[in-house]
Amino acid sequence: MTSVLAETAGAVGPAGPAGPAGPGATLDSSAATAPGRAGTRRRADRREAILGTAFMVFAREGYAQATLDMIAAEARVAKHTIYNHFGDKQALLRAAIAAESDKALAKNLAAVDGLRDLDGDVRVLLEDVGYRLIGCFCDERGWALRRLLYAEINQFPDLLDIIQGRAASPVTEALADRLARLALAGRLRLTDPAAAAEQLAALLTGSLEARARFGTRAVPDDEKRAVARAAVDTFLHAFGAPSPTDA
Amino acid sequence: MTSVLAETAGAVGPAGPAGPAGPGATLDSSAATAPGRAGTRRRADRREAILGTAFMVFAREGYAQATLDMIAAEARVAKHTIYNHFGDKQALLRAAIAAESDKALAKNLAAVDGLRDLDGDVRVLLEDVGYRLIGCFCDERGWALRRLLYAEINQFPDLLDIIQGRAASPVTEALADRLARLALAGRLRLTDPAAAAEQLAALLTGSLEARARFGTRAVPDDEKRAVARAAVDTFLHAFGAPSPTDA
DNA sequence: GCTATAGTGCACTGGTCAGTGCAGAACTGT
DNA sequence: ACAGTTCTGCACTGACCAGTGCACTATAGC
Repeated sequence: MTSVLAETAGAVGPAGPAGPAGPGATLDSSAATAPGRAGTRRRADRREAILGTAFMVFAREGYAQATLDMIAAEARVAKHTIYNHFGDKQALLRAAIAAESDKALAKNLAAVDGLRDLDGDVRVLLEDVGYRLIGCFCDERGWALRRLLYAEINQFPDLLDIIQGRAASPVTEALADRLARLALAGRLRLTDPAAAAEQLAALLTGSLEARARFGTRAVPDDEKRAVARAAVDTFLHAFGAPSPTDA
Repeated sequence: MTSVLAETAGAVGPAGPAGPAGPGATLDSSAATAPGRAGTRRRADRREAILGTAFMVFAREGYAQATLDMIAAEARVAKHTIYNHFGDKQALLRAAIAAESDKALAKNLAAVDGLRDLDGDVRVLLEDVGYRLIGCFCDERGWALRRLLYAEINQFPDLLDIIQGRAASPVTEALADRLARLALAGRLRLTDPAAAAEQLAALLTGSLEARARFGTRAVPDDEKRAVARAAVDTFLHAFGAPSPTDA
């Protein structure tokens, strides 16, 4: 875990004509370290802008359809600069996916960390974490990452190694850790925390593919809450400790 | 396109480069039915061969990378014939996905139909159906279909309409129907069959994406059985009727 | 046999795009 | 101000590919 938590907030936006629900985030992030004049970004800033833009373009167009001219134009960068930084198109794809996976993992782990305090109603606790995990899963960039992985895993099998340790597995493990603590505190009844975490994750995200139509539909907030509630309800039927307030 | 169940298995697919496809009797089902006009058997056979091959090539290479020369060569057919049947590359993709979705749906519905007889232990019944559904999900062509949908849903949003009614939804509905029958017979305790079916499906398939590494790893049979068992176990904790043999 | 339909093989057009070369502009630290 | 690095704009090559045109062959129905 080197720079997982070091990334800054979304400094990159497509600003394309086909933006579905893009907020007004243009590329003029500026104001980071540069003085008033635009276009005085340092090398690292450019690199990050290229990575973010490349990821969005790759996800939107697909690897083969995405052109480096597109990415360069959208990142407000010369095509040469991309080659200067990454060498070729394939390396750019790998770097973009690695960077985005790091961000996604950080978001997911932050959500699971909501289970850190062991006080309060377990049901409320789990529903809250579940809702936040669903939020990560339904994020536009979350869908984009998953779409890109599905699409290119055949052409680039080494993407598996790249996301190894950055994907769902560490999240499930962290969740299992938290569930184990809850069980130790007598608030859950389970013998295999990993299996329980896997099933909770499945209950939370399993129906989202259909609900979100493969990421083309934004799942409304109350629907996310309902899914989280139903998932936790079923989960507690199986793993809840028989407490006084148990139904 | 209501002939979902009319397409039986294994009608398509010259697997290797040295396939047995000859000029004369390629995939001759030799049905003497001849509905409407006779003599169109040959054309229909070629059409189906093209569809099956095109689906595999699209899934393997991705839409943009797949070339019609590739498909034509692998289907043992002239490129012109493809254009003659489908017009252009996009139409071929749509037709291939529609045909494959029909087959996948038929397989899934057949699996759910295992719940038709209401006798026997509910746990055994559900585990069996679950195992078969997992088998459909982990099928090579199942992964290929999902991969292709994820990959191209942005370029061809109308694919959603094409798989509408051929995808997971009808399967979940059929499963809900069966669960409702079981509940009515007092063998399950549930108020919302659709929600219960959705959760059962989620428990069954939710962990498979990670286990199968996005379809690049074959999940061994005992692992499938274990997932089905765990899923049904949790499901019955939430929705099982308090029967004499209930734990 | 004859004819229409369907399929084949080849060559070709027009467009796209990864990657490169070059010359000059802009920014870096000193 | 200066030297070195980085970025930019433009033009270009070489390769690949969807889709077409044409001459020809194979099949099925009469």
